[in-house]
Amino acid sequence: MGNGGSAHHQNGAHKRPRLEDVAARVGLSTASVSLVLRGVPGPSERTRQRVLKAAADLGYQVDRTASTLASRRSRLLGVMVDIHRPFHAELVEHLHTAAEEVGYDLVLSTQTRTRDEHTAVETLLAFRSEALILLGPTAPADTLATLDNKAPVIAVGRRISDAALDVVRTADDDGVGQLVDHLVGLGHREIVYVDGGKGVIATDRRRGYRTAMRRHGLDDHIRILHGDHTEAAGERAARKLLEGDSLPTAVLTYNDPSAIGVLAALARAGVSVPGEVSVAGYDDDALSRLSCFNLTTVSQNAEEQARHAVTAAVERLDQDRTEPREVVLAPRLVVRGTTAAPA
Amino acid sequence: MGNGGSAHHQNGAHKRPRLEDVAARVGLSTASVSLVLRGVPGPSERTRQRVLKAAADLGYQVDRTASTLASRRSRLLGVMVDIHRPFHAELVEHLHTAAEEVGYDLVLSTQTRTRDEHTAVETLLAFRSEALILLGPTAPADTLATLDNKAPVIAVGRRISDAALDVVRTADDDGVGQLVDHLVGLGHREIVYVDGGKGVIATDRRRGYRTAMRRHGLDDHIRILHGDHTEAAGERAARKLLEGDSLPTAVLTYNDPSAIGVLAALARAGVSVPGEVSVAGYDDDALSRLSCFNLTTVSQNAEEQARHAVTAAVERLDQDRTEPREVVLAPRLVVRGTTAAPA
DNA sequence: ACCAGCACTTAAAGCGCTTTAATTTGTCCT
DNA sequence: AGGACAAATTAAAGCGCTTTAAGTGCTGGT
Repeated sequence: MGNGGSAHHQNGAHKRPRLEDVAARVGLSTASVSLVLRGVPGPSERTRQRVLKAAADLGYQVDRTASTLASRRSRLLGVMVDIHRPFHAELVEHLHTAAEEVGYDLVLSTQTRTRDEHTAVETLLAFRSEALILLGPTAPADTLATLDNKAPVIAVGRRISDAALDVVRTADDDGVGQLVDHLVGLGHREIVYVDGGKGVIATDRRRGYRTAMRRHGLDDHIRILHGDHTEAAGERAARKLLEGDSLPTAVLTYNDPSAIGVLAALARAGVSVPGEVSVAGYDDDALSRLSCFNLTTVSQNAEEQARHAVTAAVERLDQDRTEPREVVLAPRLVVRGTTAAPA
Repeated sequence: MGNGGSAHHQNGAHKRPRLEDVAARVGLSTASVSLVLRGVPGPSERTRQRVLKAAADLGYQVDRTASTLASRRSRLLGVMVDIHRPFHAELVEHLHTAAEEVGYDLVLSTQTRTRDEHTAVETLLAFRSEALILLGPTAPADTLATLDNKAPVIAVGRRISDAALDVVRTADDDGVGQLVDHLVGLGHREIVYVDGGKGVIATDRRRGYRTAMRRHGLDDHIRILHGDHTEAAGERAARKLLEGDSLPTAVLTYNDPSAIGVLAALARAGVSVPGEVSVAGYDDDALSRLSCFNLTTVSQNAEEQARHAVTAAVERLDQDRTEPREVVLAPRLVVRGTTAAPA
């Protein structure tokens, strides 16, 4: 009971100023003030100045909810991220700048261990996002396709079999291929690959390894060890190699953590890297840059992916594009200290 | 020119259904439908069922912008994060669950290298956040105090000198103290500290080191090396130690990356850890858990901090609390493999 | 029969803004 | 002075929802 509202601002704080307050202050209509504040041509220079001043004086800030409702446009791109993944952080950073350049804002929603993709996306829609940029979605293609009916979906970082969606990703097979080329160029022939399990991405990378090995006529040296996306998997794989009678001259892994597991196991066994064995990962995690690892790896080029994602969204929203587009970028080899010519 | 709007949904997609569409479908007013959908008591059970079914059939989803406007309540907590910091990721995860329990939603806004705190906070306010939960804010106390006039501010993870704000943080001095106690308990006396530079947090940790050393009567062994928050700083500090005539038996650092720098430098010099020297970090980063480091460190207890932050916000918003409150939690020692009794 | 009282339901007034059509003001020409 | 035309301004109608006061039917008591 008691009084009506229960939301109180505090200290001497007043209600937030509205357009009407600004208008009253300069003796104009809310329409004019709205025009000025949005930079729409029309109002005279004098009016413009006075309105801007009044708005600043009052600390006026537009209420997004109201303008969204009135204009039927939120100019909002909904971004689903997994906040635990460092690479997503980088993408978000670039998405922000790319979106700003084209006059859109971002609203972020994260999936976590206790909050699934579905919930995250619902939140984005509740905010009236005009398009959905999904970073590393794991939902099946048809679920994504259904979503696309509510708002254009741009899937980033993952291949989507045959749904009519926009996709922005890097060529994972090519990335592993570049690593193989790099190693072969250094003189390696016995190059093993530690797998990443069963996922679209893992499949592509594995294929990239196979293809590249064949291209170099190293069919007989193709050797794939079981693994997944963890450091532990790398360690297991390395132990298996150490048990064998002879070590390969190079080890490629599905991702950086796995490579670090390999590195750790080799170090414990007293095997020098890159002296005796070269090692490379994938993703260019912050991890791989640590000087104690200094891992050769492949970078996914966050900035370019972010730009393409935003462009795709804008084309859908403002340029009537309706046919889905897939943008496949070339990853970039990052040579650091864990690869060298074989002994 | 052309047709009016430029925002097009695609495929066979229709306009998103409104409350009115649901109402029409069951032959009721929008008022009743709104009541049912919000779980307000009143509507009959029969009505309830029919409305729920109709809403589900149409795929109706409430439009937050409209309900916020109409109800004058967004039930939104604005969270400013630095998306690059893994610890923030953990906090966000727990903030989500804590907020959900009390019927609030979260809107995230990140600061990045190219997007400052101010921008991030403006975004949160534009969404009409009712309270602002700022993770690791760096703005000066009076800036935060001003902000607090617009919406209650809860600063997380940082001590704020004497502004009238809510603060939730862990006792950094106590954390380092726990590490010193742990080491002294193992028999160490020569414990050096690698500093974190000039920041509120670094100051607290340094003080914690000094105080704890004195408490153990080790005033003469207090030794603080210059450093910052990076791995490189740890390496530099360790090299300095290696140049001296005798190594200390233990090294404490401002944070985990710095500790990893120390570890790397010691490893290169052939010094065994924890055999010859014990090392410990601070923050319990994902890094420190990697088996190749297995670093003893201090955990900040993300879950508890998140809960307190949400509670503080709710007290301000729904329970008329106006006096600021500071919640200081005890950090938790995490003993792993880099500390042991001295040789 | 009549009305009190209850359980439901709804009409209507906004929320703070945008947008369109209409109005006012100002300028320049004849 | 009068009118045509452009420039500047604004009235008013929503956007999709919530909320309050006002209904509408019932039931049952008398």
